[in-house]
Amino acid sequence: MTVNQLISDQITEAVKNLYNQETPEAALQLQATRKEFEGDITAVMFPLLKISKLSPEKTGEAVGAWIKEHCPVIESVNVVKGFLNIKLSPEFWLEQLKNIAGTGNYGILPSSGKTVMVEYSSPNTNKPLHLGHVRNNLLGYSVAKLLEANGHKVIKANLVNDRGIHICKSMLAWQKWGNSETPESAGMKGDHLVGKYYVLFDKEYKRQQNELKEQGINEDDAAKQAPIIIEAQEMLRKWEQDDKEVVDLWQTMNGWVYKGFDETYKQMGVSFDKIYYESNTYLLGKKIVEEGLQKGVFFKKEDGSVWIDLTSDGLDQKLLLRADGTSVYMTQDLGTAQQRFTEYTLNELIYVVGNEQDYHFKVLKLILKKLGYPESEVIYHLSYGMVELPEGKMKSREGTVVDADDLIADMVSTARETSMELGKLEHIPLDEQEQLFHMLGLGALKYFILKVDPKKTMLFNPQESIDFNGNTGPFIQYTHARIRSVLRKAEEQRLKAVITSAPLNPKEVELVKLLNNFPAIVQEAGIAHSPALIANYTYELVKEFNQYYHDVSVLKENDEATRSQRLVLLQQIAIVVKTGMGILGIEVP
RNA sequence: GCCCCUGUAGUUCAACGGAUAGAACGAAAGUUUCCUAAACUUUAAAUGGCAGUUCGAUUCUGCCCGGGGGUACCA
Repeated sequence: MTVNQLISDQITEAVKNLYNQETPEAALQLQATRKEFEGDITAVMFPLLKISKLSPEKTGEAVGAWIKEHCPVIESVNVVKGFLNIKLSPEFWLEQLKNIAGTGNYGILPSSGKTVMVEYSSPNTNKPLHLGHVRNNLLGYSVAKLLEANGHKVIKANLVNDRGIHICKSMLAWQKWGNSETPESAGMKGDHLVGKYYVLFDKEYKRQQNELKEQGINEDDAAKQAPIIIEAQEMLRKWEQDDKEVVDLWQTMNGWVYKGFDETYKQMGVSFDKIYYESNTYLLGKKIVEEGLQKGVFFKKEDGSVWIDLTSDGLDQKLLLRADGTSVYMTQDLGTAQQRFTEYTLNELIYVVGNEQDYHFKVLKLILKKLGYPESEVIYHLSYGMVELPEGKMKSREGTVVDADDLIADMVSTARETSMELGKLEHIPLDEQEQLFHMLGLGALKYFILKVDPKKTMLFNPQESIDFNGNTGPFIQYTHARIRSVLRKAEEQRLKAVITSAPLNPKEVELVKLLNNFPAIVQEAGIAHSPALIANYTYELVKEFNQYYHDVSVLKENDEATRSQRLVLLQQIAIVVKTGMGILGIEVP
């Protein structure tokens, strides 16, 4: 039984006996007692006033006295204004620690029997990944881990955007100016090479548009008439007609990009269970459009384009099929959603996609609902905010994009420099050192991004992200390493780690409270889809540990009962920190 | 224009409608009992504005101001 349940039951009983009434669930408001007051858990009395018909203080005193008398583990109670502070006995907390230590996989919730798909990453194959993708990937992977910790079966999916006009742009540029360059011959990662040609295309496209504008053609027409864009569109048509030459080139260049992406994913430590390619799925939605037309949910305009009118739902009209019969983004998403519902029985389908697409997902869900798919209910758009830089927004045109590979390399080399300066690694072999720098650099990056509430726009300051002090990944990694080091020494000295009946001091009670609360945090974070809760909890635990460890002895503690009990506490802290960081996708040393 | 998100110390982030709004970085002052001082202690410093609901509002509602995003044949 959790602490909250225990106290809730006690208060319900007290109200029943004192006032002969049932307590509504909403009236049971419990919170951790603030540090400046005496107690472990606090019940808010205001909601009970209607039942007690007494002042907040009197109610608190009456309820407090009753539960104190009837519940042996309650050591003391006190009332401050409308707050009933309850202190549980050290023996109770010792019992909790015993339970925690006796639970294998502490913090991992039992199987829920639910299956959840998390779609994330979903890159375009025409340029390398950048900082925005990094937030997406880290968030998606971490949410998947979080849901696994909640006992769900998770399918991590990636829908690769491997077709369309943007792909043809880099292909065309490579044909024109590539001179048969390959990643090997250029000594470049494949995604970077393809990205280079995408930029070259864009340059030439702009030049041609300007030329046309100088001839007095207006902007819109110039964008449509530039010869190079017409050529690219021609290439897309050939691709759709399965033209061998175009398809071969497409396969070759996409192959380069995939290889590059795989490397970046590996560096980031993210992975997928299922990869969908848009080239296989882009036609799927058309049947749904037919179906919608027959049901009268959609309508066709004179030019042949298909629409849905959502004005009665407070939204606009939305295009579903172009006049020339080709599909748009929404068409494909309808198709892939339906395909997934057929393939799997999903309790939840989570799309990790930026908040600039909030409207798109609102519409997607609504359309599926109007078409009569009950599965529309399981769609959840995990919308995250943009990542901004100190100098403002990232703009590819202005060259202010932070490349994912460069960023990772920078983080690792900063970890290397910082560690070298501290000079404590002489005894470690070089390859292990490199592994450690990678772990620390990535830890800093992941923690920096994941500790922020996903829905908020965040500022990424490269300087600050590689800070290894304070509320950062390396600080937590470091603390974990210190705990492990103590435990290792204890083992060398053959010190026992067992629960004894030695009394817990107040700091130890604080730590046990935090440990005790961990499963509830995992559950709450799972419901909110927010790794940030785990990050902040883990930091709090580590900070509390540091304060504790500064004041007490463990290895040098003479009393054997106290010492072996403290070692158990340390073991459990290490386990929870490791589990918490694991949910964030961060390794610990 | 319309729709959505957002506004908290100098800065980056916290706070189920709950008590005196927490941390970290930066600034100022200090600390070697075991562990890797990448630590610990102390000080100064904040809810954009005006109303409303409430016993109680950073949190909910309305308006204003500021920031970001979307807005019908891009994905």
